[in-house]
Amino acid sequence: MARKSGSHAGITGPRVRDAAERLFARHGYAAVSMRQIAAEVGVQAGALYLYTRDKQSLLFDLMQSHLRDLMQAWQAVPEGDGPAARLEAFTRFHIRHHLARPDAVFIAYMELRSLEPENFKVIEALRKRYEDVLEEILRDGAAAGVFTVPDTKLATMALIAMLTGVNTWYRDSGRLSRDRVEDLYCDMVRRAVGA
Amino acid sequence: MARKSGSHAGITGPRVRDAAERLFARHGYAAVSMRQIAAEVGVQAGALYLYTRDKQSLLFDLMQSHLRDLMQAWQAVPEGDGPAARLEAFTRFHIRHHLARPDAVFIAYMELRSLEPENFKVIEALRKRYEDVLEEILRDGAAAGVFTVPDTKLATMALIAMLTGVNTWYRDSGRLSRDRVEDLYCDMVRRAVGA
DNA sequence: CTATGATCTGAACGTCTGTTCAGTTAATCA
DNA sequence: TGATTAACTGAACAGACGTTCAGATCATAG
Repeated sequence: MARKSGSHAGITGPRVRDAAERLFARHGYAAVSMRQIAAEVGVQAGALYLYTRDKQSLLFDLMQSHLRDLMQAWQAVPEGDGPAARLEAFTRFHIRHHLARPDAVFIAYMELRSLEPENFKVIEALRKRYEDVLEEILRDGAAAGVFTVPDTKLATMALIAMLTGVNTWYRDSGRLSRDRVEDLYCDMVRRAVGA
Repeated sequence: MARKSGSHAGITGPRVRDAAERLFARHGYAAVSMRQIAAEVGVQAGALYLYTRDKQSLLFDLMQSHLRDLMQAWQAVPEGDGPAARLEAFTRFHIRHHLARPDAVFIAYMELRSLEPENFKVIEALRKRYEDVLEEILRDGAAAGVFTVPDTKLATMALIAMLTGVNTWYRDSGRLSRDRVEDLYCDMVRRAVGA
């Protein structure tokens, strides 16, 4: 059979990643077959193996690059002045970044159990590093007497869960704009830490 | 082949549900086969069909009875006096109930996408009813001037996400007791709504 | 002691799975 | 023009999937 068009421009690799991300997020890793991903790209299943070693690597690479992007993007955010400003910056960054990449976020949170043990360790460590960012802000704020957090670790987990939850309900077609959502979460976070 | 013991006491049904709940929570619905569930129960795969119509019904029944239990258990909680007391009662109830049934909770939140459309509608409606409980408490509190919540719906989603998140990190072997966790979350929730 | 009915086995079904690979196609380079 | 190489197909592999069912097994009732 002839190919549809003559373009051999080499954009198939990214298209495989995009299709996998979309399908994994929608249906779950285990429920998506390599043939479904291939069909989404417009290619036969065998061709996928030019771009990935196997299905597991596809998942792992998606999660790893998502978490690396997340850390890198955070480090590009100008450091705030004092714990309160840094907490607000983190809150806004987290919501903005998560709303912009809902599929990648969904996968990173839901498909940990689909990772083989070795891969799991890598991803878990990256996740931990991101949570440490918030924990450090809270610890500094508590030490400075700016925040009231009886337990820093618990507060970290509680706030991360609250913020990440925005992805479960926010829709662009909804009632609130992204900026408004950011503002409202900032209010709640500030009050939750007693600042 | 002979059976292991002569007991025909009829406890296989519940054991199928338990095994399915455990395995679905651990590996995900799509990743678990009927043969794995059967092996966990100590039976051949065909025997499962004496207790469930098919795999999908197994998932649906687990989710439905979990959510029904949740609503029923909440209705058994004595109604608090005023919005602040009701919010504390809800917070404590939610955490206690969720920590007691981590597998069922995990499934109810993670496997919505594994439900066929018709089943999804039913489960989604039950979930909505539970969220409405919290939303009503917040609305009443805001109306009475006891809470400061600029947006009731957003606050509902934010608090539910925060509270449910406890299941992702809490371990019995950990640093904090369940009661202590309850207390700390209550503090954060109270402050988050400005009470 | 036989009959009944519930419980379960073991094999079978058609289909789908991830992955490999020899061969085809088309663009690129000398 | 001919050789090279990257991109891709289509078929094949062995095994797993959900589900069905005739027949075996066994506690109990009559």
